[in-house]
Amino acid sequence: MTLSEEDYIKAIYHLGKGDNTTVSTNSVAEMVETKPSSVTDMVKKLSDKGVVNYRPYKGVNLTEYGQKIALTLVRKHRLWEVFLVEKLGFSWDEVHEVAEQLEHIKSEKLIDQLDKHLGYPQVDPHGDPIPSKTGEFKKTIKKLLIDIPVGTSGICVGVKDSSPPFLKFLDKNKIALGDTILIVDKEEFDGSFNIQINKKNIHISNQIASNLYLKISE
Amino acid sequence: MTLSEEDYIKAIYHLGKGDNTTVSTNSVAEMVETKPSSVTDMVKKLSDKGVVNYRPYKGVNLTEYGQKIALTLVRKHRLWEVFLVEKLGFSWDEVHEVAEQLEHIKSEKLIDQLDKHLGYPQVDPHGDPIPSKTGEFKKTIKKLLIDIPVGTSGICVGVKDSSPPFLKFLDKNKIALGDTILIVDKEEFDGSFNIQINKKNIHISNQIASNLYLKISE
DNA sequence: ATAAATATTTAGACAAACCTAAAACATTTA
DNA sequence: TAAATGTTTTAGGTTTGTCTAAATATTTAT
Repeated sequence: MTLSEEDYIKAIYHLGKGDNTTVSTNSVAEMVETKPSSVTDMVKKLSDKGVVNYRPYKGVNLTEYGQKIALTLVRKHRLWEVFLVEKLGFSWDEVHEVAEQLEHIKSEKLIDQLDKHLGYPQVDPHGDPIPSKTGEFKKTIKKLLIDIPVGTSGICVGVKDSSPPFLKFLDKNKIALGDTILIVDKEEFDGSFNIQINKKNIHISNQIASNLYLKISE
Repeated sequence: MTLSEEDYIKAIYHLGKGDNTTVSTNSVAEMVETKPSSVTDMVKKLSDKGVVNYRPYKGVNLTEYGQKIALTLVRKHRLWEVFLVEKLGFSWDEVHEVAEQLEHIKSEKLIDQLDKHLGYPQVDPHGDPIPSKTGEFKKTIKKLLIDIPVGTSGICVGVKDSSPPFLKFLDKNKIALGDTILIVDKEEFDGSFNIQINKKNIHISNQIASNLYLKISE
């Protein structure tokens, strides 16, 4: 697969949600930042190669084979993201662009060894799951902390309230996007929570818990 | 710079030895595995961009600007080689192909952080020097162990005698290509050496020392 | 149901990087 | 020093991935 082909495959994969829905020419064009006519060309080529199912005017989705390729790309992308954050000290929001380039490197051994070097991580710094070598992975969902049962853990991926006081609170308590948070327990009386973050336990109010989004495995 | 352009720049750099000698169209063609006519095309383009000096029928070499680009590519290539060997357990001879891809990744931060992560290495697994961010590096030379003064260290890069008994000896003593060897001292009496390799001292005969090539910094 | 709006495809062109074959130049050899 | 040989360039063509403009299909709204 060429670099371009891989970009189209990834776009069709992501637009097709988890369920490989058929997607429109226009949406693909927007995602790969090109014109619809270019998408038509490419999609025909990918169809000839057995990577996508394409019906003119009706849309495209991935074949089994195409899905396998997409999952390999996603796996590579997310492993590199973990590497950049954990080993090279990149922050949460700097990794995408570089991972976008690294995911195209071709070497099975490289990815296997990288996976091992990183300790076989299950999720990337955005809380998204990393497919295994054979393409399996757990789906994840985004939930407010308040709706997550005690005992589960997730990755902090966003806030509902983005007012300065709230952000300042998070900063003071060293809660940052990308952090892993474990729900230790919930106080029935006032709806407050004990959570563990960076190996430290802290106590947060119901109010705070209602404004923090975590990503958890289903 | 595109991927192709970078490949040509590297070829012109390597063919020009250390001293940026003018090189022939044919030699570049051979190095980048293409036809001479393609080289002419590309070299004209690079000349327009101020990367090379080109005189038809006379050859090409790099401009100051071109040399800077070449050194950055060499730096990236060699840092990635160190990474592959030290962190991912690749062997000496597996790294080139992958590094050839990785060297094209564009991100200054990535290279800076990688350099730091690796502990600012001076040489790659083949004993070749890694240019600093500003393009400086020490020249290295290949010498028989027997000709190297006591106290210096180098990287094992080859053998003069490649007969099975000799290779078996190296294997038994865990001397492999890519290993760093320090010349601890030399016995005047029989011309034998004490060397340190992988933090262990071993004793080798004059005979052995005459057949091992090391790369050392000048 | 049909016209208008929108989405998609086709046709024809372009740039990058390559190729082959032929012409131009340079070097060697006789 | 002229012919032979080898190297380099030119001319013209190909492929990949892109584009614009025009044509066609589909969807939406009246």
